[in-house]
Amino acid sequence: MYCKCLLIDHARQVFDEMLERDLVSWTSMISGYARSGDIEEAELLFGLMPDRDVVSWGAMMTGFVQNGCHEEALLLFREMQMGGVWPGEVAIVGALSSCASLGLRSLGMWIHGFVVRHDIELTVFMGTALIDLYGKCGDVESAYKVFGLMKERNMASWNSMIGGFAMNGKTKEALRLFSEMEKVGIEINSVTLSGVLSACRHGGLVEEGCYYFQYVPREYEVLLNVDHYGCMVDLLGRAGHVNEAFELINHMPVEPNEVVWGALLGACKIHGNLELGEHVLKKLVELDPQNSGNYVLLSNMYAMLGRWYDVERVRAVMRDIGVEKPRGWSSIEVNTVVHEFYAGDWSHPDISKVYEKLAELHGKMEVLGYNPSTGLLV
DNA sequence: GTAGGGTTAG
Repeated sequence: MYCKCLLIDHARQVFDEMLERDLVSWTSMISGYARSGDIEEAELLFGLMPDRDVVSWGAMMTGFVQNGCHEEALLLFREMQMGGVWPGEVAIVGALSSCASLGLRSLGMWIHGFVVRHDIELTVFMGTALIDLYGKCGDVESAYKVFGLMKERNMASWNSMIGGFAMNGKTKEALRLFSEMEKVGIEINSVTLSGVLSACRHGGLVEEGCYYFQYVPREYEVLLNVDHYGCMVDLLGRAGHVNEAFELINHMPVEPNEVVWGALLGACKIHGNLELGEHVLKKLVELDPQNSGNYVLLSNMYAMLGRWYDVERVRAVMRDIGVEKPRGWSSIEVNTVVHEFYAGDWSHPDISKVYEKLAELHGKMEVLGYNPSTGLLV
């Protein structure tokens, strides 16, 4: 990143000293800033450039999309439309990608209609963007229709289709498509594996998930990343293999992130594993000290175990670090009530009684729910 | 002879 910034600064120097700046140099700068994450500077230059063509509009669109500025991307697309600028394929692909990210199925469908009305060829990029759009918007039938219509498909098209099936609960279809991908001889990468594991997770297929988790990296030289591990931890944990999930984290070659620990925490909640839950929450607090939610959960857990000294300790840490409490009624506040209510009583409180008392005090329970089978406040 | 823009996981 640091290196990238130096390079773009140097390019800017050269650009500023140039006597003749043509479309290509303007567009290169815009794209360079966008790629280095400085979307404001990219936008500024786009506003300043004297002429624009289909490539510079496309570069600006892509810049917005790749920096997660989807509303801005769609506004730019609208601007093109209003200004009578013919959208090139790149701008269309960008607009579709933004629709997918925002879940705007109808706008995406309008753009699809535009493509069809104007006989614009369904290229690999456009087809893939449409598959992604329909998949993310829950219309997996349309996604598969587009997949079938494409004359040419690449790895991304197959990956999008597998991902679309996976996220819509079509586990078998996702796995079938993966086998077909293997049979046809399309290259398989880490995104493919993410789709396959996500399908297994959605369908609760523990054995199959474990199989692909081992088979795909061995067979195709795919490197396992933290997302793959997160998926497996979730899959194992939900199915009740909480200790196996923990073991997997302990043997990760990469540092587990908050997604991985979060998946294990979810499993601890579902299966009532308090000891491990405490350990996981400590890790989460370490990883993300500003996230109040983790403190709240940790405090909750201590409160449930009657460890009031620890409840107080967590609150003190929150005060010291200056963690902002979420708006409204936090579980920390609830715990204060619990604490006061049970002050001096060192026996484990009957949590359902506490729940009743709180409901009485506050009229309603906004934040907490009580799961009698695990004894957890959620 | 040509230059600058692209889709997929989470």
